[in-house]
Amino acid sequence: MPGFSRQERLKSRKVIARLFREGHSFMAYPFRVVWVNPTPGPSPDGRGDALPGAVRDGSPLPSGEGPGVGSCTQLAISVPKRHFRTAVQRNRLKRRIREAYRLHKAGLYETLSGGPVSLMLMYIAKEELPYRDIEAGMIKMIRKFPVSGHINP
RNA sequence: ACUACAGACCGCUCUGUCGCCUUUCGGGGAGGAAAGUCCGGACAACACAGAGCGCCGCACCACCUAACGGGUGGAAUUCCCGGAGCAGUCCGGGGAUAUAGAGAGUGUCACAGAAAAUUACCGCCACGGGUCAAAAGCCCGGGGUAAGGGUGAAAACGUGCGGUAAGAGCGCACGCUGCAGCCGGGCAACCGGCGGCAGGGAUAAACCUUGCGGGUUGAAAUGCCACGCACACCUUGUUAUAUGCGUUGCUCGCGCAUCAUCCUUCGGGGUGGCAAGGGGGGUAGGCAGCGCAAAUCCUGCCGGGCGACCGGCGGGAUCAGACAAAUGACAGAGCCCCCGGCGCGAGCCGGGUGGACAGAAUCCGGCUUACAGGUCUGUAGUUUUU
RNA sequence: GGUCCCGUAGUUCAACGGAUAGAAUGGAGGUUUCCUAAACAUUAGAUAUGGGUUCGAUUCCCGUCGGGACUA
Repeated sequence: MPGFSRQERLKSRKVIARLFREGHSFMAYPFRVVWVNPTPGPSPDGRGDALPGAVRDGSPLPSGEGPGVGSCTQLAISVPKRHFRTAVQRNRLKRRIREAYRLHKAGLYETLSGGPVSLMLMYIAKEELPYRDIEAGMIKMIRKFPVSGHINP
């Protein structure tokens, strides 16, 4: 059942900040992909957190029931206001991207056999592309995802 | 029937497969503007001892409304169109108006012009002096004068007659404008009439004056829970006609708070506590507020009002509630529109990355702005038929 | 969500409500040079937009459009 529920959305401000600070990125038109391992490794300044992200807030995620790749892989979508002025355009693009991810995320899980990731898709095309192009870009992104890199960031 | 304008309204529909948010597990899930955030409220927190100054907003009148800078109706001014008339003007229709005050004061009015507010350059006029014996003319002087001149956006009521040395509302007639009075109409703004007085520009979307209104801050308000760090540091005050806080711009006034101990040369100083400020540190999660019945929405009948709207008796509906932010994606069919072809025509066939503007964020009432296509009503024009 | 501010040449800034909107720099072509640079003179180029007040608006007022700042 290819759904896209609330647990699969990247909402933590901390993780997003870490994504931009130490994440890896590559291009897969019309997307720029930024990704990082969600459980933080040894940080350069050596003050690594003892707690993983599971006990972050009052309502912990039910991640203990299975360490599957799909359970902790979270996605955030960004469409810049610079190119799309009205909220209707941005919402429509985000919905199309989300739909494409929902239908093709099984392929991503097969690629990510080593562990989950947190990733953000940034829409960088200047025009409003139809769903077919966005779907093609999504497939290209999953094919280009660096499999070996995410184990040892 | 078509076209144009104005006003009001609608704002594509259905099915299937995958999904999203919410839920009391039945169900429910964007708009006329959800937008801009331009006004006004509800609601919430704090304050409530006032006075003065300041600041902000509004500005013809009446009414509607919870309130408004909104709406309705009217008045005045002004513009446009049509008609009548020789003309002054009158009648009808439509539009615009931040429409209190420029007889309270201050400022500004470039260029041009003599002069831009008590104006004398040219001109006109009498008088005195000179030139001369005298007059005219010319020159000089101090005056009178706003009729004539050109300039300018704007030049000190208009026309005519009288009057005068020349002139001037100086006087008169008619007219225009303003002011106060009386009479009549109107709730009022205002209008009409009568006789009286006055005739010194524009600008208040320049300062300002007058009248009225405004306590301040706004859902990131506010209350609660959880997690986490650091009172460790600095400054000021702590016996008083002082300091701090509040009164939410300022001043006065008012209210509240100001503890203990040690030393002392009696001026004060030290220590702890407290209060305020600075700096630094931590967290940026959850719940309520948040759509629970209300200035609610739809509708039937009756009544009042020119109208905005209001009142009464009924019926029905209230079921979006996200928070890196749901309400979608794809496919098919229909509807409407555009283009091409066929047909006298109703219509048929084919094509169209044709179906706008645009996405709730506490909630309402307005305003403004954007908008494909369509519907209805009214006005004007053209054509056809009767 | 709320509060507030700003739009002038390509860029950075000027301009009591008053003539043809000024300066620096950048652009273009020219002189000079064997060629550049520098220097010299020349030239083009703008009040975000739509209304209103006024004799006259970059300036004052209102509405749009665009940009920015602050606010737990």
